[in-house]
Amino acid sequence: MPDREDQLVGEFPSLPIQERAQLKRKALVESGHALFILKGYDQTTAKEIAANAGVATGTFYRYFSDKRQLLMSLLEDQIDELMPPEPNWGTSNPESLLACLLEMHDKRLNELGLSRVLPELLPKDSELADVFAAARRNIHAKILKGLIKAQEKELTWKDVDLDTVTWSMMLIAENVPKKMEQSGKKADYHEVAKVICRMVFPPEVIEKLKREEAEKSDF
Amino acid sequence: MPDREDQLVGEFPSLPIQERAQLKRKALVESGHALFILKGYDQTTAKEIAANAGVATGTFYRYFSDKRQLLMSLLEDQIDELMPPEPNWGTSNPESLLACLLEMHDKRLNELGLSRVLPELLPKDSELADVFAAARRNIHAKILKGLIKAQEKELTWKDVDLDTVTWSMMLIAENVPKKMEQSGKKADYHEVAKVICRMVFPPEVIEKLKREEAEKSDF
Amino acid sequence: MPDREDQLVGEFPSLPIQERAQLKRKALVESGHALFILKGYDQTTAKEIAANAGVATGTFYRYFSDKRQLLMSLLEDQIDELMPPEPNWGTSNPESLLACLLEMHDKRLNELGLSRVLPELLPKDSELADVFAAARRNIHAKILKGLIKAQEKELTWKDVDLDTVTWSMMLIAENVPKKMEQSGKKADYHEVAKVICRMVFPPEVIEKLKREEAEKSDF
Amino acid sequence: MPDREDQLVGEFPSLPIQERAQLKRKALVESGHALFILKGYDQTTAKEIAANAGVATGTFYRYFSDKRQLLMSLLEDQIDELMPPEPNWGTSNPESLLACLLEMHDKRLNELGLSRVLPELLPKDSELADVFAAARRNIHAKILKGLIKAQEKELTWKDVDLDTVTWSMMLIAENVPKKMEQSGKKADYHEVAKVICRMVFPPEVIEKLKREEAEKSDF
DNA sequence: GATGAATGAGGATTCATTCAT
DNA sequence: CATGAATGAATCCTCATTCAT
Repeated sequence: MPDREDQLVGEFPSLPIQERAQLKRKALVESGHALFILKGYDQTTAKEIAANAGVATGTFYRYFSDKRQLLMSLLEDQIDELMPPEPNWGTSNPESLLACLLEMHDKRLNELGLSRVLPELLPKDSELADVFAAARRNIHAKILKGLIKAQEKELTWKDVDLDTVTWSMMLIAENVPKKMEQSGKKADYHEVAKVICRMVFPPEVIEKLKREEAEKSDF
Repeated sequence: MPDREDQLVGEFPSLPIQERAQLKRKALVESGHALFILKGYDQTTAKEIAANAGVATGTFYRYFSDKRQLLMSLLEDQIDELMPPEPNWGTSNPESLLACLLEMHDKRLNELGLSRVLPELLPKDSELADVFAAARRNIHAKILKGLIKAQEKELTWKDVDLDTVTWSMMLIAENVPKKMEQSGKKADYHEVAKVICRMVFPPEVIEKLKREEAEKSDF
Repeated sequence: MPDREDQLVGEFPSLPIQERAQLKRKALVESGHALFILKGYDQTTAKEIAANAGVATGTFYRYFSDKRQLLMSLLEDQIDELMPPEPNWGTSNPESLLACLLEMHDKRLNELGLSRVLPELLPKDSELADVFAAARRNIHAKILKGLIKAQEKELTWKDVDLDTVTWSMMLIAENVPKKMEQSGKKADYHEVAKVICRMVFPPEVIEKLKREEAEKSDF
Repeated sequence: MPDREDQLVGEFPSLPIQERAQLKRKALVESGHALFILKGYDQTTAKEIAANAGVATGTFYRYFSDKRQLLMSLLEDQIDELMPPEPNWGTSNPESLLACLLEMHDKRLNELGLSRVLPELLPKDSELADVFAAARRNIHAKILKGLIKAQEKELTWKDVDLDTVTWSMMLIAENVPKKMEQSGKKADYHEVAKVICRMVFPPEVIEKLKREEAEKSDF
């Protein structure tokens, strides 16, 4: 530890006070995050979160009014991240586009890890459930809008219900991470994307879009 | 029991003792079922279950070693029902077939209602999670087998990953009830079936199968 | 089971179930009573009350929703007892009458012992304070009525404010027990009664009433 | 203090350090005083007292070893003030004298306001209780002495127990503020004084003393 | 001295489970 | 077998007090 020579003397390295408080808060948030994912929300006590963060029980309550608030602060920043992305069709190879979006989304979810706690919470916490339902409706609307545009350009199947397609897409996108986990395999985003595209586009459209993209990149 | 001779006179024989016990057990199971669905597993106390079943708290523990066991006995019978059915492709209009299967499956799930408690439980109870994963793998295998057969008959897309398709189908099938709930609409099973079929079959196959079925019923 | 001879063998003496529950409740009430008086309300924990009553903590909560409820049930029966009695003037030696009433009242208070907790509680518990204020107003009104009647019969001082007299009487009556405690002396009820009578009656009235009573008992 | 030369330049000398400390102490005392009266002793936290005094929590403990000590320092100066005054009989209209003393006493109590916290504290804090009992005995002795002198001058009732009278007087004097509060009325000190005088002096003495005073002021 | 973040013991309450009747 | 009272471990949260800065 060469750069730490100063430590040999005996001073207090300690950060500015504000920063230290933020560190502690962060430690608690991370401890909570980890434990919620590891053991579930209910199974995690405030005492444990504090201990795991290396602070006393009471300290937990300096930073959060209760366990739920810690959870909320975890979710708040992340609720949008939890939602699947809204692709913009018709300008590129839809399979690659989707695969790419799925992978990004998946990575985000993995970083958060909270999708694992949500199922436990939504049934108990109607306020949270409402927030989620709203976010979901929102993203649903956006995706659907994109599909309708695509339909107007005659890109999609003519006879499928786009609402149902939207729902299926979201469902699949949200669950890709779980699939990966279970199957152990990684990186079949492209296979998933292909399957989703079959729900949306007739094969000839997919072909056409792929061809166009290939031509573009030929330049 | 000499002092009980009087029983011969004034009492209804009621049910054979065995049967009465089974009635109580059943009452408990149903009470637990209802309350778990209504309030969630954790939020339901053994006392409530017993009270709601019209028996004493202690009686609960005569029939079940603990709350978890009651849950297990609820799930045991039902775990297979929770799984989507495995259609047999190639012999009929796949959309109608799927729509029909989805509806049946949905109805079964509705009767059970337990799909609502599962998310709460799976993260906490790894044993249960394992059982579920196994069941899911099982049904996955069956569906996949069916799809592979269909692929051999050149019914399916040639270039999609059937494993991924299987997974998507299960996912959608499992979530149809939730969709209905949220959207409020009923009975768009057929739309869902149509979308699923797009994932599996090229349009010409669907056409062909539909035509064949129409001809069959012409006879 | 003719006359409980069987009890000689190895029986459970135990009371009828109802009665036992009542015993337990009573034990808790008494334990709470004792501890409240001994250590004050706030200083007494539910756990202590339970332990002191020989039951588990949880048992406390079977019988009372919380500590306050136990207190309330202590007070409810007793709030009337806490109030000084309303004498009926003009028909007997007022000093003896008062002395007697004071002694009775004092004895009742001693049995309850709760007057010691009240000062701690009234400032914190406005509901309780209201109940008490009402009870006090009630008894004040009764005593005052008695004094007004006496005044109409020209028994009392003509120039004192009977409301003030009433208040003073109540105050003294309520505090006699404390006085006894502190001074260590017992049984100066009669002295206190004499002093109170000076507040109410002119000396000639007292003389007259004493004389009348003496004559009565002469018969 | 060599490194503090800079202080000579840019800082207000503000107050001498000693004095500043005393200001802080005073702020704490006043904050405690106000909050104890407002919310009661137990219901007031050290943190609140500090915040309300505009200092940090820790500062509280520089000036007081604990919450109790702050209370004590509040009471110490005031315990004598809490006690009713000892009138000097025989030289003036006793009713006016008493009324005046009562009013003064009442005002002092109002300024202190602590009489409201005492009931909460005395049961918990036997040391405090002892101090109070001592103070009370002290004032009791003084008042009693005055009454005995008056008795020797044949001013008082001959047949009442002066100890009891003393006690009654103190009791009433201590509770006048509460009476005022409850009744809403103000300034019936004179009525209370009249009633007290009835306990002490026969009517003819009161008349005589009043007359004498009237003559005095005739000059 | 002053600060206020940190501590952790302690009190209220709940509920799965046992057990005497 | 049934009962439901009893148990007590476990959780949440508060607040007097300490201590590093």
